[in-house]
Amino acid sequence: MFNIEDALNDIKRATAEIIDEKRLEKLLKDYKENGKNYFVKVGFDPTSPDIHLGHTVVLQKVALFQKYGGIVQLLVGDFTAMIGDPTGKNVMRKPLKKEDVLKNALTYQEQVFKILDREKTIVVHNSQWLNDLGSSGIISLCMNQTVARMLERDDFEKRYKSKTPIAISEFIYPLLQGYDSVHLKSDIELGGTDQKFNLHMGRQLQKAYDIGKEQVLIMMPILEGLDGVAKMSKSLKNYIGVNDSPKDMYAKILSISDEIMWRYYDLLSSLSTKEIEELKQKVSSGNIHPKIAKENLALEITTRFSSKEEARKAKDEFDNVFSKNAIPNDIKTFEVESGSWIAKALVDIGLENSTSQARRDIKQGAVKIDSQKLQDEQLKLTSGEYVIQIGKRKFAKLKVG
RNA sequence: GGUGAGAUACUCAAGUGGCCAACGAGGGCAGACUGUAAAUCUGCUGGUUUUUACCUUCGAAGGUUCGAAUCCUUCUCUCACCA
Repeated sequence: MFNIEDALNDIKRATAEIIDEKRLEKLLKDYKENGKNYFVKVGFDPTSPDIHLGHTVVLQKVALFQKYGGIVQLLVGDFTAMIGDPTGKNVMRKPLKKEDVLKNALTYQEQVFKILDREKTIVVHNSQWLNDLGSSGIISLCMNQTVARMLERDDFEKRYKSKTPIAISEFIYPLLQGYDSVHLKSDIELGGTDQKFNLHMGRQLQKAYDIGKEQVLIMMPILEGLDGVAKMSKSLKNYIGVNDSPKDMYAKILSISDEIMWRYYDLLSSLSTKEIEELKQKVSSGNIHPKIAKENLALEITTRFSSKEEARKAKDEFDNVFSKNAIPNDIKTFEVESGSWIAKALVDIGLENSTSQARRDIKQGAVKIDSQKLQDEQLKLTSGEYVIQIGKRKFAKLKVG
């Protein structure tokens, strides 16, 4: 059996905020002593089909609860997605089509179960009960909150002050999300810090509807991207997608800075807090090279989203290419005509964007043919097979014939 | 609705008739050094094999001029103050 104190430490690690720690402790105790399970709710809006590591921070924490008696309620917001959560964006969001929402939801689940234990998870769709709520149900739900309270929400306040339109339906969104917690009788709900307002709503509504419990709220911070500064996001291109190839994923993780590595450990690793502390100490005392620590992290995460063998393979490949300066095994082959101008050929096979760029790279010595630096930017290719390399990571095999 | 300010490359931001493919900073890419870390130094950062040249670009469309990012006209959008 587990030790409550250790469990609490692991749960609290890297959280941004926990509301009602006392109840949290009680839930754990109740499980340990009486084997009583409890519900952990995590919701997602199936608005975009694929997720990156930033999204998995919350899931990682949710998965931890499954070790300690938590039954996860994986809530697919198929109903609420059609309204659109106003979070972050200062414009009214376009509602999504039903088919897209369902399709996205399926993709999500596939990815989510790489982290969560399927046996201890219940998947629910909120259209199941929200569809039946009806007008009177919605109105009585609305009676629980005031406009002033709604405007406390940072995002709404800003928009109201700046006179950016707020649709009434957007007010309803948090209410519905909160109502989900009433219906599901959740004991704990997790979400990002940006969900603070919505999470609170669930707690308040549970009280208002008198279901006999108020959920514990756990908010997780937003994960920084590869640059270590801005939050991980697709549009900034600093993300690691859970569907990235093992090779890419491994390489991307290894490229993060040493500092941010610990952040990733805290937020993404399945290691216990104790183990991470030990590792930190060994690194700072010089017993373990920081690169080894980073390799282990990269292996752990890559394994999670593919398999042990594939992660291993990614590492070997990486070591080969970058530590020993070898050529990767699985590079693509392209065919070009004999006599082609090198710069043009590089553009044709997609290694460069323009011949101007290719010429610049050649001039700077970034282009290698068969591991030899290319000097002559006017080079015409003669028949044969060559391995072309640009910079450290772009490779191609060229068949000239 | 009224008045004023503005729109320049990935972002910020100089440039107010020719020296402008457009200063500078950030970011990005590449080279050296390394652990594809950080820090540092260096180069590049519109396109085209006419490469000390040519072509396209400074919100959009017209115009003035030998010549326009720069001047004029109209339009579109953004911001600030007032109502």
